Amino acid sequence: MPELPEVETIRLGLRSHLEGRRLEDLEVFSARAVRRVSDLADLLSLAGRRIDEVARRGKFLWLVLDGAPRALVLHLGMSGQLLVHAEPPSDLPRHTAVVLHLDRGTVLFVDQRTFGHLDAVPLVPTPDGRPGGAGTTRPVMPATVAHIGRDPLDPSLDLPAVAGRMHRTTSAVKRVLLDQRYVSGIGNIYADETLWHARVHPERPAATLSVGELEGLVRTAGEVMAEAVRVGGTSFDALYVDTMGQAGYFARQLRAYGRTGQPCGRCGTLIERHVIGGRSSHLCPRCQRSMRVPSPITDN
DNA sequence: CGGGCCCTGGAT
DNA sequence: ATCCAGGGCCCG
Repeated sequence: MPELPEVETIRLGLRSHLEGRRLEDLEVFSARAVRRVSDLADLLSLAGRRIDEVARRGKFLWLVLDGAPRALVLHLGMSGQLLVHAEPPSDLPRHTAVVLHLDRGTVLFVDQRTFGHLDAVPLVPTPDGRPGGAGTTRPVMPATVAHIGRDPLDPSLDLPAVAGRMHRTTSAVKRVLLDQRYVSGIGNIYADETLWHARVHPERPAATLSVGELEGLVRTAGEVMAEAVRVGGTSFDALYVDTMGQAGYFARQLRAYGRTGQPCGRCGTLIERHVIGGRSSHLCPRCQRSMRVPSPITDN
């Protein structure tokens, strides 16, 4: 469920509670949550290390541990939560998958739909020698994150190069925005929001947009997601909450996602829901009829 | 490349 | 009973 703004909100919460703390112990309750770990011993061997950094690229989080060759990678999937408690709770919430015991405090990984996971992953160099993501100064990233691109909020993102690669695919532009290999962090909500702001139809082949237009689209995605981070992400039910269990406020600023049948904020035409590639897309059939050059988020 | 699948639970 | 949900991977 969480996209970049929700994961970033969680990262900021984790950072304030975890950096400098020691990971005393891990308790694993769900085999699925660690299914990618080739050796459970690798994960358990992280116990005892100090947490130096809480890093993120796209929707992936990782903890950089003092002197450890592996990072603790966390992905929340569709429904994962990371909840920080001062003391271990006397009874664990339903779907608690993993508990991290710190020298001060406890982190619960709770995951109803079990698409999330934790993993102990070796750190590998970034090809461009720049920091691996938000929250780290080191030019490394977990090997399992290396296949995804930098995200729109990453100052090291090579925007012209990414837009150039997007321009070389005939796939629908929404699918390209969702493809984490180009630019990471965008999910179904923010893809729909980005396309609404840019007035681009989701099924338009990416190759029919110019490189400059695609750059504008990625910039727009960054603007929308930065604003969402500012207000703590999007919550429409209890599933997305920050590390303190609090909801975010971006739902009230959504212009397309989940607004089927409600008037477009620009032209009043009713927002439609289309099923594209098995997932729903929300769009204004008038504003997003054809191509218009991406406009700033302030254009409404 | 699109399509199906991995899950649980809430809404209709 | 059926559909839907914020992700990602693997398949053909």
